[in-house]
Amino acid sequence: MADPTPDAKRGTVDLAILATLELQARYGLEILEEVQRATGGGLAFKEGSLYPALHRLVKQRWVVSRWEDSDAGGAPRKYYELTDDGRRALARKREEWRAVRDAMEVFLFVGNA
Amino acid sequence: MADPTPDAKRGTVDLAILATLELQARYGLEILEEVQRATGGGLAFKEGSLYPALHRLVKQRWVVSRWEDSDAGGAPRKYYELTDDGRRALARKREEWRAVRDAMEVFLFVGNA
DNA sequence: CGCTCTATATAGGAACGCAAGATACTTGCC
DNA sequence: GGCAAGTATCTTGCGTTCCTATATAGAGCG
Repeated sequence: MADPTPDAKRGTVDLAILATLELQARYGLEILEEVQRATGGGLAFKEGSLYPALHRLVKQRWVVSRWEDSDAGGAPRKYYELTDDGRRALARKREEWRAVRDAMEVFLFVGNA
Repeated sequence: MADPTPDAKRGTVDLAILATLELQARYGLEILEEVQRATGGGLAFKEGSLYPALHRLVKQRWVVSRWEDSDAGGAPRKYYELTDDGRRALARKREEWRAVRDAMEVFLFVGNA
């Protein structure tokens, strides 16, 4: 049981991944670093969440992947890139998140429910 | 498949329930109505999500329940009430949500990732 | 009694996120 | 060559959440 995932974090992975791929293709671990950097450590997830999520996104054709050799020496990297469908999905998920965020605001202050 | 639950909605149920119980005890269906009213329909969930969630909360001793006859005639109602632990959990979950919300803000605007 | 409204409850299934471990390629050093 | 260390992808097994659909039951009414 140890340290269960905070409920609030649920459902944030796909949007975070898609957003980090918006301006450039990235490989797996690079996405993790980028999410951590962009949120100042406020959001972070691990490989065990990342790779299943990426495979999900590929299956839905929101991203495509290609192998590429590492610049810096080391294991080859698999770069992930947004498709047009992926960009549409990203826009949709942004709106979804905005709507939920706005609705939840009501519950953040004492007595507003 | 039809209309899958938006990812963004995940993890919002417990906080919504706890918040609606903050100022007064309520019974099951009343909680649903209250969540819908408070969010202007922006958040809503069904009995199949509500009752398992309530039982979870009881098990954690964040709420307690008691039966009461219906005023309006009809089936008896089970009222749920926050415990002190429940109030602490509510405060904690509010902070969790705030932190995730703030972190996710980064991903809502083009190029901010 | 049968019907409807209100209300609580559960079973079954799908999806998510995590910890832990498995696999594999590259470099550097002996 | 052999071997460890570093980088990177991927899989397995588990627990949790949420939903659809269904079951159960009391109260009032004709």
